[in-house]
Amino acid sequence: MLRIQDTMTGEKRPFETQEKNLAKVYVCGPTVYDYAHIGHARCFIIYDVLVRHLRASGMAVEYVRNITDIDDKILKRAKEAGEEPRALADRMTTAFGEDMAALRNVKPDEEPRVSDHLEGIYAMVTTLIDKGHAYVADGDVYFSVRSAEGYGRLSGRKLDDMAAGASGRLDEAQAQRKKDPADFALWKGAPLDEWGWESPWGHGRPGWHIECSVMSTAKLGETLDLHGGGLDLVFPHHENEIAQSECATGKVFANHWMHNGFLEVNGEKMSKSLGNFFTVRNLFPLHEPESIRLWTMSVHYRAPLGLNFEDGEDGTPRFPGIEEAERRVEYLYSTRRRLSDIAPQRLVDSSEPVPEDLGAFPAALKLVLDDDLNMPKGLAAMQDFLKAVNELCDKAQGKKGKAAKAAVAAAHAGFVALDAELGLGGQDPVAFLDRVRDRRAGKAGITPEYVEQKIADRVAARAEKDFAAADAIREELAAKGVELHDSPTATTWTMT
RNA sequence: GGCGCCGUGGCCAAGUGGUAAGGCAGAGGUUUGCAAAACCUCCAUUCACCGGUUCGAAUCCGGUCGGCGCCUCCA
Repeated sequence: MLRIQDTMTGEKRPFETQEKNLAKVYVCGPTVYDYAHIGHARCFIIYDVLVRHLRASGMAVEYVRNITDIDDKILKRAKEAGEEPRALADRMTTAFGEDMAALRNVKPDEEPRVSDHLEGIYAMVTTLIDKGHAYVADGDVYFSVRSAEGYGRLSGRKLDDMAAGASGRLDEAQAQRKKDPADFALWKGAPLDEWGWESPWGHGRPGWHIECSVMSTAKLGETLDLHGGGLDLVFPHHENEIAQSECATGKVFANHWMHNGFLEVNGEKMSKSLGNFFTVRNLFPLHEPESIRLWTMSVHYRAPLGLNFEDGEDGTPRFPGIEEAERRVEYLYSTRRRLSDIAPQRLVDSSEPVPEDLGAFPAALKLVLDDDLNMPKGLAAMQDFLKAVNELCDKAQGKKGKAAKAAVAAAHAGFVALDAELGLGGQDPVAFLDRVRDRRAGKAGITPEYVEQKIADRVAARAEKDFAAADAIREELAAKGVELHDSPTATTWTMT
């Protein structure tokens, strides 16, 4: 049984769904005005693991993650680029999907876009006006926070304690139209020649929060089992969603609120003004997406994750944390490759019990994830598992080595569980390892042909027992970062 | 001003009352023609600091110092 920290109660509590064995999960997706950054990656990997884990535990999940494709930031960017807002949003939506797929996130069952839900927005805003929770002011529509009972309970704020405009972004003209400084826009009027839609209140665009209330209700119903997003969304976004939705429907909006911690770059929040902003597309040429994936799992999802970088000698940044993660992913794939390389004739029936760390891994992984998705502990469990697989392979590779069929089957089952729960290790091992090697070789200016030639030369030298020449080649290559591995059948290479 | 988070070995990090997981780096070993990989062993009497509660605290309480986030742009 999964237990998850609930932002509303501040406690870890069992994840209980309305319908048995069906979880309705809604996660706030991106506003598509730019490429997905590393913080998005972290966030959506976390919810991906949530969904994977629920499914691996035998639960059906309806996973909805919206695309916010109407927003002032999109308009601003599009203007700057001389592009139609819709075109920019479409481009970024496509890119976002590609990036999420590269990170091995499962595709949500639904990815609703705001631009497909204007009618629903009109309907909910109208309902709120009719019920006295919203008012029209000069082409805008505002939600009256004082009319919402319990406003502020998710974020633990009291309206009277909040300093209006504390963030220094107060819009004077807009403030004039509001009855209370904390009221927020459901609909924002816009000049007729500006990007917008014709609402019952005139030309304009929806306010920021209304789209999630409308789309989650449209796709999953009035009450969600779980609603998730980044910590920064607790206030005001989710607080306002609750107010809107509950005032409109009279039902509890979400039974469980989950929020992930932020990404910090060299100890500070990532932002463009600080020059520490990285999109995943910046990182993919440097590292395998799956390395980034594992890296994000090295810290508990609610804690801040630190991305540290330093400038490399060639001018491109280096990320020691992701480099370390990549070594671990390489270990994972080389272990998987070793397992599949065990020759069939070495497999034997055996009455020996399957080693504990092999057979118990899927259950151990499930157990740690059940406890508030403890992924760092999951990785520790993975480490024990991989070690056990390597021991199995060591035994199978020795002279007259054998491997028990049951143990090998358990190892394969472990890899299946690892991919199902964490989305790790599911790619083709050889292709993955070659890609990592060739990327590094390319960066070092080394071609595979060059290395293959040197290996051939060395094989010839070794055949003649000219070990001095063989060692000279090894050293020559090692100086360039090429590491040779001799096996009984062949010599392979990796890049350090 | 209000709300909240964090401080664990050289680095990253789990652990929220019962005597410090895991990873990286480092040292030694098995193995290897030599290597690498893999595996084994070692590597925090101690959890920012001070005081308190308790049979027992990294974990609870109070205080101090240090770092960070949110308060209608934000995953």
